[in-house]
Amino acid sequence: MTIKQSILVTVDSVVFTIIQNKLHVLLGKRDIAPFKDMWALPGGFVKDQESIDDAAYRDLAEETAVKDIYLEQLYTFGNPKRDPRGRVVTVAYMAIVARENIAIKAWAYTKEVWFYPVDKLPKLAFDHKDIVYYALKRLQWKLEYTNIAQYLLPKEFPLTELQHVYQIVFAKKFDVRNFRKKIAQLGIIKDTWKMQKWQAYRPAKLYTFVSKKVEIVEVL
Amino acid sequence: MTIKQSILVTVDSVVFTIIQNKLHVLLGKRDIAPFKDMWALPGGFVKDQESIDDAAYRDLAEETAVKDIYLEQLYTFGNPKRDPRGRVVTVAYMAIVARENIAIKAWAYTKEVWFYPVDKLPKLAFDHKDIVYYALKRLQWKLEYTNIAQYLLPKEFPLTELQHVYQIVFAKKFDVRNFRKKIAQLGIIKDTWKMQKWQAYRPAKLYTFVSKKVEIVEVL
DNA sequence: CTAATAGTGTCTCTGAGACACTATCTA
DNA sequence: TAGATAGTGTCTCAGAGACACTATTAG
Repeated sequence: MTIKQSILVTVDSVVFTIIQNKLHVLLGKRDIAPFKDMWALPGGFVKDQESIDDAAYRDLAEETAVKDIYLEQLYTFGNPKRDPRGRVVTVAYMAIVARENIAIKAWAYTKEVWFYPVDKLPKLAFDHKDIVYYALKRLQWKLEYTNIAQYLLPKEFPLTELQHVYQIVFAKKFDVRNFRKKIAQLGIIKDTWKMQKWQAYRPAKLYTFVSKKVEIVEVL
Repeated sequence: MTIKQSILVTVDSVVFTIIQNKLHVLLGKRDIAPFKDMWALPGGFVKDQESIDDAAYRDLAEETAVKDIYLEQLYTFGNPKRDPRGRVVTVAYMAIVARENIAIKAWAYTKEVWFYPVDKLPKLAFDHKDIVYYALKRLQWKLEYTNIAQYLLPKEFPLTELQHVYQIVFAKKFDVRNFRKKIAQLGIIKDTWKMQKWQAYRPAKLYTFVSKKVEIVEVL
């Protein structure tokens, strides 16, 4: 091909998890220019031979020790001025993972890596603030219409925990009875016949998701 | 930057319109390799200085004479083997336009340009079949949840026409009374107090959309 | 008055949401 | 038995969907 084009392609991921009943996003502090010392989403350049999805997975695997993560492409941001170094188009991803399934490694271009509460993010590099906002909307949509909440929970969990997930992501409360009624009739989770054991109060039944595959189901 | 990367970025658009009560997609026959003589979506390379959205608009404007078109980014396809010439990532767009607002020009890399019915597409180049499928899903979703149908209709139209649009896109019939009831209570269209004139039967009232802005509204 | 399409109302059933008490466990 | 959380049922109201006839025009 004789096309002249100077565009670089990166991936950036908005990794959501729940810590202490708050929704958090994974960020790293940049230790090189541009935006040195500012916080940014984990990401990196796509390699010539790998698919974009693979690049997103690889990048997260380089920066964290992670398993059972859900990853989906969000949107491609391609404003010519979004990177002061030159033309960089970024394919943004949204990722969802249970806190217990991710550990932070050292990160190539940054010193510090941290989960930040979404409602108290620091100032972000590039257009990453827009990307996080976009990702949050998608996360809410996915919780509303699919069984994806399982990626924010351990395999077996009490119903109360599931409700907490919804309340945290949507930042509002749901009625206990209506919530349980709705979930039950959807048939997306099933009883494990196990119980919580250690509490100083009535132990809850444990449930598990019927299908690990992400399916369209109207939850709320 | 010292990054070595050999990835080219293109845009491809799935342009929908309705012709003779059928949903059609704009295609062009390629007159250069690869996939010479096969049909493909209109598209082209993104220029270094323009945003991706701009590239999609420009490309359509080069290939057609068009006004009042709706364009939205769909998904980015980046399988390393999707283009036999080398690594090409394409940002796919979905476009919606009323037949009267688009005319076909000569097309740079192809001889023939044509609208094809979505249910009778020829074999397509690259992964364009996947892209059309994805775009169709998005089109249906948008009709279901927004007032976007206006882009498939003239400014003033009878309610029957609006219903036809829905029936064509979803390939199923809706009850006349329920459909009109639903649309009326949504308040997305208003009476123009004009009437059709030329028919050999009872003339219909003409309506128009209240807001040109695409808004989230549960239509179906 | 015929042909052709526009336009209109009611009933049933399902599902969403509001709402308060009892059950079970530990210490 | 006190403290803490788990778990459960009913009523009301709104909206979806099924369904058939009358209205208006041109020729």
